Amino acid sequence: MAERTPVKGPRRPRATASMADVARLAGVSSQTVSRVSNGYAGVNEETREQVLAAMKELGYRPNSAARALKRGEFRTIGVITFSLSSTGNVRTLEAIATSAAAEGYAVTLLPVAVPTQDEVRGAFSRLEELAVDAVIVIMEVHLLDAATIMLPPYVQVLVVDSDAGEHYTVVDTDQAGGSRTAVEHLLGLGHHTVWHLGGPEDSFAAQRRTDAWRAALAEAGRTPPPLIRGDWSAESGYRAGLELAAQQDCTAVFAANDQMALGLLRALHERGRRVPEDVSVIGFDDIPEAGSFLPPLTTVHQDFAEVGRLCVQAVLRKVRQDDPERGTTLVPTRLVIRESTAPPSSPGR
Amino acid sequence: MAERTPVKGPRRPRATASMADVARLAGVSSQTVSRVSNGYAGVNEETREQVLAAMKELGYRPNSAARALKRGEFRTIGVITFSLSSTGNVRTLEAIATSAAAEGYAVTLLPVAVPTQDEVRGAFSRLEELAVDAVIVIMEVHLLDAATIMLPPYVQVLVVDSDAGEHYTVVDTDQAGGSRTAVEHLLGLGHHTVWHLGGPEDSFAAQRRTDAWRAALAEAGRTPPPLIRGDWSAESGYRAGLELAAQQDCTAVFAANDQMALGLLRALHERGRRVPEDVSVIGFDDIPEAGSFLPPLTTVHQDFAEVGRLCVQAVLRKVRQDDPERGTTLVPTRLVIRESTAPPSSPGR
DNA sequence: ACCCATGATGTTTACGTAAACATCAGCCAC
DNA sequence: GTGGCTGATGTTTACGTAAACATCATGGGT
Repeated sequence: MAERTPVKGPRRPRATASMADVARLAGVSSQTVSRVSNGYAGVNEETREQVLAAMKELGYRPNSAARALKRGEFRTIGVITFSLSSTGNVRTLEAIATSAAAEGYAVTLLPVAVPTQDEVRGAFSRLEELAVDAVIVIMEVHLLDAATIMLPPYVQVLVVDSDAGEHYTVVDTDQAGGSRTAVEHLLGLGHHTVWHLGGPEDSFAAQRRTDAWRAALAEAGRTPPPLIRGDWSAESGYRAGLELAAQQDCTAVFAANDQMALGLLRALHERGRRVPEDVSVIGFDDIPEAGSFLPPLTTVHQDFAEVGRLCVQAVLRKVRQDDPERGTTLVPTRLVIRESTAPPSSPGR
Repeated sequence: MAERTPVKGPRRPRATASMADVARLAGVSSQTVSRVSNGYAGVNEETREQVLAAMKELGYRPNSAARALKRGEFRTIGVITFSLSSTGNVRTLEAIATSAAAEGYAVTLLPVAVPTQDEVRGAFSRLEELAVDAVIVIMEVHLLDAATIMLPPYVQVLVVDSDAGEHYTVVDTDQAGGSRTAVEHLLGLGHHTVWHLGGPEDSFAAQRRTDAWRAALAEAGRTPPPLIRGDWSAESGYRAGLELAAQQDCTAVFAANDQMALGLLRALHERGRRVPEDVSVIGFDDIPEAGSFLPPLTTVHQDFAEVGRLCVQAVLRKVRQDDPERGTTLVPTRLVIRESTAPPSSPGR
């Protein structure tokens, strides 16, 4: 009778060849296999070929767990994000993954469903057991401090979208510069002042865009109109737009992101205020769809790819050289002028 | 003189306590620490507390590499995506990550920059060395076959957006059902026929939406107008829209995604064709912004969260039970009726 | 002819964990 | 009281890799 395999036995054996198997087949020691596998010099060409042949025949793949254990590093970066709802986060994540791959690092995703203290703490505590050498946090960090305490000390942390430059290394888009550009563009067209449709209070990015808007107006000697707040969504932009449409003296609006600008455009259209003839609208992000809005949206272009690239560079510098550097790196923006901005029909001042 | 630390020594020692350290401090064997760490019963309450105290004092964290090596599994799922450009892929990915986390699995991201055979092959070969138990592929799979051959045999593969049901397990949105619903909605409003703005040729999702559109028209005894193709982008929708605006007999368009619908709306607006009075437009996906288009877009809602959840469930079933099942699971869609569709002003037929 | 540097390869060991097996005290049944 | 059973804990071992060290030819220099 044939030997039967256990029905509910523990785990079926990995059908994977190990170095020892390869070594046996090739008639060499497992150390020589290791040398070939890692591309060390000092292996006879003939021997190397034999080993390679044996690897191929057995379908040998190095076991990354054993490697990580031996090397003491995982070649993996963990990324914590508060959902992937915003285009910006996603594009940054994508750039991080791509850059990391180019450096031979993998990226492990740690989604935090709800941005509560508990949830963030939970993500970090899952992280503790996780196979990562470093962590990049893409989210507002005011919930972060309590959580990071729980991180193993060797894990490097890097943050996007934060004012935590003193405590962490931060890479981010130059929110202030971008906002200033937006405001100055509108003022330069002759608008008397610029209204602002801001993002949610708990976002540092939103906060900085709002601050810069105020500062740019103040510098030009204009009085900032009352701040209107949305939550990044197009829907909230629509609601805000209904308010703004009622303001007859409003000729220029700077929306803190493109989605809200989209909702804004819809509200203005519904209320019969033409863009850009009656009201100029400018956005932030330059999402791919922005050029297809009605009308095509003038907006501040963010270089997410660059942000992601810098994140990986910085965090790997930390991992590899134990670089203790703190501080903030800003990535410049670029104004993309389309058709939603124009001089006011009755110039201000 | 103080002993100096090596300057360019190999890697600085992990400042992490091991089980042995904890065991020493607690005055027990490391096996007992292991038992406590893994929550086994059969440890004296008093002993357990001592061990826990020692763990806390030393800041002990289990080493996941050693664990993975011992257990023979990584508790990690790899996800291969062809960029994160499309909303659908991103939302699916997010749901996968969330579901996986709930099951105690991590998700490792494997972006493929360009969908060439070489790139895909490259991603898979990186994957070979990677610490994953299973792989979920979110991309068109006609490039897949050659690549999967290189996968270690124990890695389970699951595919989204594919017609590869015979070879792989597939989870996907019911593209055909959704498209049929869209077409029937428009026909039901009284439109004589429905034009279609399809996605790129190399996308199976696009292909299926197009096929279902044709089938639904055929079933209703209508002749399908010539197919117009875009590439998913709003810009391509705009270009297609300019063409369609010239077709005076076109009163209803089914766009294969919301972004193209957005561009379409802009083109129709520019050419003075009112939506929905002159032309009804329906999209696919129900992206968050769809309700803020001009006019708000009627569209086919996809349940990405459910797709992601099912992916994780299915792939874990394979991992845990070696479930060899093949075949396709379809997730139903839901029609969201907004303002971009209405009966034709001069009813057809 | 001899020494030693050099290159090629083999042997030992350790990484941290957890399964398998071993030990040992206490206790109940007869 | 003795045998065996149970529960609590310790000891051994193996997972696959790669650094450190050991071995052993070969060959050039003197």
